[in-house]
Parts: sequence; structure tokens; C-alpha cells
Amino acid sequence: MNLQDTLTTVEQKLDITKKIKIYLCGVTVYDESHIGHARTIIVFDVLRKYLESKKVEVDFVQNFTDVDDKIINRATKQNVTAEEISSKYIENYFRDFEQLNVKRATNYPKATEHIEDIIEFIKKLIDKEMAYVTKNGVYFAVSKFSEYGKLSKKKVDELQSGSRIQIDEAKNEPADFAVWKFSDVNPTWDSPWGRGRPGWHIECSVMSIKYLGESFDIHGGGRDLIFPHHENEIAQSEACTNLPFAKIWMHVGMVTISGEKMSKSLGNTKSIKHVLENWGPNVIRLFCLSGHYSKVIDYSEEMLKENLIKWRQVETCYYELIHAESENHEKNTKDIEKIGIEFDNSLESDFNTHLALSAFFQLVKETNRLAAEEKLTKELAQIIKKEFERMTNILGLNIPEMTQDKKHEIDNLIQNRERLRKEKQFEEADKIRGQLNEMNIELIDHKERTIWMKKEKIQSEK
RNA sequence: GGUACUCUGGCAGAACGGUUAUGCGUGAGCCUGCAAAGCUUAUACAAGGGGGUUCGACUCCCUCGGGUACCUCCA
Repeated sequence: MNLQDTLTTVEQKLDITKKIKIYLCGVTVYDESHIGHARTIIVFDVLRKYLESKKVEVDFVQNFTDVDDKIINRATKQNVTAEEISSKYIENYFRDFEQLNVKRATNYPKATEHIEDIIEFIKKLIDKEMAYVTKNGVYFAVSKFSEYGKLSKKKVDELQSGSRIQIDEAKNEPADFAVWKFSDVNPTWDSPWGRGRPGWHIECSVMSIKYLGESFDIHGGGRDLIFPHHENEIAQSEACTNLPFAKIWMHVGMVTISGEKMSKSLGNTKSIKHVLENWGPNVIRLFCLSGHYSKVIDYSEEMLKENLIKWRQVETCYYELIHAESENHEKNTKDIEKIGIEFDNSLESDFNTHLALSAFFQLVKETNRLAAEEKLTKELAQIIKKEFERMTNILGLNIPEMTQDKKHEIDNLIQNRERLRKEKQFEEADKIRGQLNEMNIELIDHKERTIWMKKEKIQSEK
């Protein structure tokens, strides 16, 4: 498998004959997760599911940053503890991503549970004279790490220091960043240098190394993390271990809305909760995978609608497969195996989910065509279904199951309708169809028989 | 100002320097009791502008321009 690496700017080969270790920078838990977070996490979810489908063992670690100014500010505003804020949004995070059918990471380490490790790490940096203590905290000395800027391709002296934040006069260099901040506003911990809390960045270095080792396979996150977050992580980690930190840096493009980045600071976010209510998990997943992961995708009603139409095709395909019983068969069916290979090749080549989806839709369309023409035999359906399920599992698409009782009820209604149709009592027959529609059951009348499908309920259709 | 990414038809999005991608949408027709699903077919000045290299450029080079992101809050 090849993946574009942000650091070297070329595609790097990922050796999938061995266990793969992935660290994904998760969220800072101070607010609802939005569709931008969903995209990054879904991309990695599919990557992981693909690898696992190839019997590759994957260690997938995703952190929660649960100590941070934004959390503290929010806690102060709401007159609660920082811990209450972070635990609330961690809960919400799991609520959202469970619904999005995202598999749980191997581990979700939290910054606050690794303070000892962080202190040990900082000690090493100070011993190596890579960090120094000031009246405000402990700072990493960027000038001591000659490769600083290699990920974001920035030159230290070109950084416009203080363009957005105030320059801290106590630092040696404006580019130096805090690994420990002195503070008496809770949460705080004792450290050899004074009471305070860890700086942003350090927790990811510490926790990734702790759980995945000093050098691991893939480190990822949103593009907006390249600088300063990942740049600083590399500096700290490599200064500490003298080893290359991550083999491949994989960054997921932003989700824009009306061409503008979706972000909490701009206040134009679409929360996952909100989008789930309107479109459901499968449409969101299709949308998030519709473009190459490295590129920007624009959130719009139109795009979601297009993906809803596609999702309907997938649902149709599934129900055609489980109801298939045609006696006829067509000789010139598309090569199922070939489609499967195309799907895999697309993912192997810099994880092109868009192309993988087009392979998947080839399968869907071919199935629906055969079914409409009454040429889908049980045997063929079984072969296709196996491939269909392999792909939907990797993509994380999920067709909700129906209870056996419901199925009987539907079958009975359909039989009644069939009888009425034969008797040309169309008004009565249509009434039954309407009744089933109310239950989100859609009927497909083939030449010889009628099959049903359960449509996922999606609000925005109206 | 610097850096990275990016610019292909109404929208989304591909292609070893040489062929109509494809999907969605839209129009027409077929199928159907009607719908839905499906099928057939049609539809698109397609390449941000301008140069260059080449027999030939979406693809390589130069240049100008647009967009997005980052330049110490961000997935």
C-alpha cells in the first residue's frame, strides 16, 4: 500500500505484512464534534478496516486532549470543573461516532491520565538541554532542533511570530513553545519545576510513544494540525529519542462550508449530531469518502442529496440480493472479482476512496440491473453479496436489520396487495403500498414478483 | 508577505504525452395498472489565462491569475 507522506512529500510504501501502528490526533473535548472531525475520523476508520480486512493487525490509538485553555475557559464560564466539561464531550463523542459506525480505537489515552509520563518526558528534554525553564513554564528550544520546520516546510526565521498571539517575553526565542505551563487555575499538577499543566503538543508525543513505540507507522490528523501541532510533536519526540518519529504523516483535508473552512472559531460548524438527524450515518460516510482524503470537500445540501440518492441505490442492491431467486441467468455479467480488485487497488494507491466507491457502485448498479431484468439467480446473488458485504464492511456502511415479526407482517401485506392487483383492485392495492410506505418500506415490483426494502429514515428528504 | 495544497462539463471526480472516462443531474423513450426500481439513448464550448517543449499536452516547463489552508486556538 502506498500513502502520500506529508514529510517527504512523496508516496511511501506501507509494509502491510507486519502489524501496523497508527496514531490519530483526536479532538480537544470542549464542544460538540462536527462534520470536519467526522471526516478525518471516518477516513482513518476506513483505512483501519481495510487493513484489518486484509488480516493486518492494527494498533490504532486516538487521543483525547482533555487539558487545554479552551476547556478551562468554558468550565470557568459555566462555573463547572474542567473535568466535567471534558467528560461530557467525551461522552458526546462516543455517542456520535458510535452512530457513525466508527470502530472503537484500540486505546483512547487522555492527557490528564499521563501527567507522570509527561513529566518524565520533559525531564529528558531538559537533561538534553532541549528545553529550559522560565518564570512562565518550561519551553522547548526550537533553535536546538536543527530540523525544525521540516514537516510544514517553514523556516523558523520566516515565521511571523506574534501575528496571532502575544509574544511571551520570557522565552528565549519567539518560536519556542511551552511543554509545561505554570498555573494555579485548576486543573494543575505538581512538577519538579512548579505547579501547572502540560502544554499542547506534549501529550501526543508522550502518549504515542508510550503506546506505539518511539517509531511507528502512521501519524495522522487534519491538515490544520501540520503546524504547529505536528511540527512540534516531531521536534519534541525526535529530540528526545533521536529516532524518526512516524514513518508516514497522513493529513486529511478540511471540510469547507460555502467554500470556507468549517471551524469552531468561525462558528460555521455543522455538528455531527445535527447532520446525523438530517441525513443519517451512511449518507455522511459516503459524503466524507467521496473525495480524495487529502483534498478539501465542500459541505452542501446538494452534495448530501447526491449521496442520499447513492445510498438508496445501495439499499436497493442489498434487498435485491437477499430476495434474489431468478431462474434465468445472464452470461455476460460483469466480472465481480475484477470489481473487487479494482476496489482494493484504489485503496492501495494512496487510499483513493473516491475510486474505491466507484468500483463499489459498479457492483451496485450491475446488481440492480440484473435484478430489474430478472436475471439475478440465487447463486450469483450469493457471490455478489459476499463481495458487497466485504466492501460495505470496509466502508462502514450499515443496513439496519429487521425483526422476523416485521418481516412476516410485510410479507402478508404484500401478498394481500398482490391478490388485489390480480383482481385489478388497484385503489385498494395502492392503499397497502401507502401503508407500507408509512413504515418506510418501499416495494419494488418485478415482472413476476414484488420485493420490499426497508429505507433508512432520512429527514431531509422532505 | 511566506509556505503547502488546489483549479477538468450544471455539480462531483478520473486517466502511462496520443482513445468518448465515469457518477449525479437534466431531456426523450422503454418497462409498469400507476408509481418506485431498473433499462436504453441523448445532453456537456470540459480543461483558470497566456506562453513554451513536442509530430501531438489535461498530463512536462515557464509565467500570470483564482481558491483553500497554515504562519503558535483548530480535525
